[in-house]
Amino acid sequence: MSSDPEPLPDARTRLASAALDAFAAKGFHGTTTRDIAAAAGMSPAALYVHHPSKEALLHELALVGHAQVLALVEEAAVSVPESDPVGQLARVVEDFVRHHARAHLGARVVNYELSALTEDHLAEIQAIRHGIDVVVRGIIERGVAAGVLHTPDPHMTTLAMLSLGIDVARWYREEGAWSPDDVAVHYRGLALRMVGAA
Amino acid sequence: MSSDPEPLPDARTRLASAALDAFAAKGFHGTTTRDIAAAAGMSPAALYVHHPSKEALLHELALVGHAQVLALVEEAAVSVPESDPVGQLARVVEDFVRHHARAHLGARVVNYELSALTEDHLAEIQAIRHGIDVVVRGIIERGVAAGVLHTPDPHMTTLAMLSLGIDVARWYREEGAWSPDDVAVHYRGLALRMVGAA
DNA sequence: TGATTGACTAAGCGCTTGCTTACCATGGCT
DNA sequence: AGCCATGGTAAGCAAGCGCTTAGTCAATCA
Repeated sequence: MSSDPEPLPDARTRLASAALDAFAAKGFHGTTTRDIAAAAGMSPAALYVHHPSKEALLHELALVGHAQVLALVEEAAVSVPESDPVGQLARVVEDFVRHHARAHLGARVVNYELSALTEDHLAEIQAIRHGIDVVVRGIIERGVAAGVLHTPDPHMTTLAMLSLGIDVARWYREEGAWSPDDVAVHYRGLALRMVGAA
Repeated sequence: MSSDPEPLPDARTRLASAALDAFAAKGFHGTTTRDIAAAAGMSPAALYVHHPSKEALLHELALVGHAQVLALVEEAAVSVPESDPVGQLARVVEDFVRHHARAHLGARVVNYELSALTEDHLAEIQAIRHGIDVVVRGIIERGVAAGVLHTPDPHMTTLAMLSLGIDVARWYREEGAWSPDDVAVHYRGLALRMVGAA
């Protein structure tokens, strides 16, 4: 008897990461259960020992991925005092962008395959996305109120800032010249200038 | 006998726009030839009278869509004198963003379904994308040389600027509070501040 | 007028899909 | 020893896939 209430055996993880790679490369509908099973070194039927359906696998990936990003954003925000919105924003953007470069395959699935989810599962994910938006918008709005950030529309600027980070997952390549840190640092500068805080 | 060397009958256009809507909503692999034909009001076989394959349909949409964007960017660039890189950049970003909001369904297909193309067709599209990048990077590099734009890495900044516009196609909704013009104008401001030109 | 052409459809072919069934091997518990 | 839970497989089912075939029909042309 393990102390883990929900044991995550190796095969389950292997299936999930095989699915992540395949979904990122060919999309949810372009990936077959046979692709996933083969990449995890199992027969197609083994997938159903661990996950009830292909969609459930996507849902789990999306849920974990979004939860990670929300946690990352919240941690970045509280790691800098609330009295320093510029510092908070710098930290959030840097960490957000670094994550989307470093984990670009996962981030791709998480951001571009949502339309394959069931209505219920999609709604669950949207709620987490809203949470991320709230944290970032809060920082920007407090910065504007304090006179250290400047934008005519904090709502749209928040969207643009997150958008900039998310899209890194689309274009980032490991073989390229830039490390995740390179991109994160550069984007932090862009973001700060966008709100007149550089 | 028409003067048109290649007559584009109505049905062909209807199929293309039905495909565009379907690909944008459910992705290339999530869309069936029966979906497309039904939306165009025809039998599945009629699709093959006008297009040799489902992939060829995607290729045509991608080609036309990319050509439009390249033309739009080039026209925006030459509509402002070369001696004014700030004005050129403002105009390019504004037009680029407006297009990605206004034609967000088409832009979605054009940017997010490329992996479903054959190798040859993809290479053709990448060449056009490179052309777009060259125009925008040229403006930024000349602006930096002239001392009116500022960025430590014109290459990455160009990428970020295009990325910002492209991602509009992912999140833009007609039902939202913002018109394509609203987004275009706001993003123009963000872009100029990103390169210290506001 | 009769032949030809071009757009279209009903039917369906061969294959692949997501998922299920029936079964098997192993290892820990009583 | 006997049992059964766990995690796996081989085989295959029903449905759906991209695409083809064979043929219809209206407009065009010699």
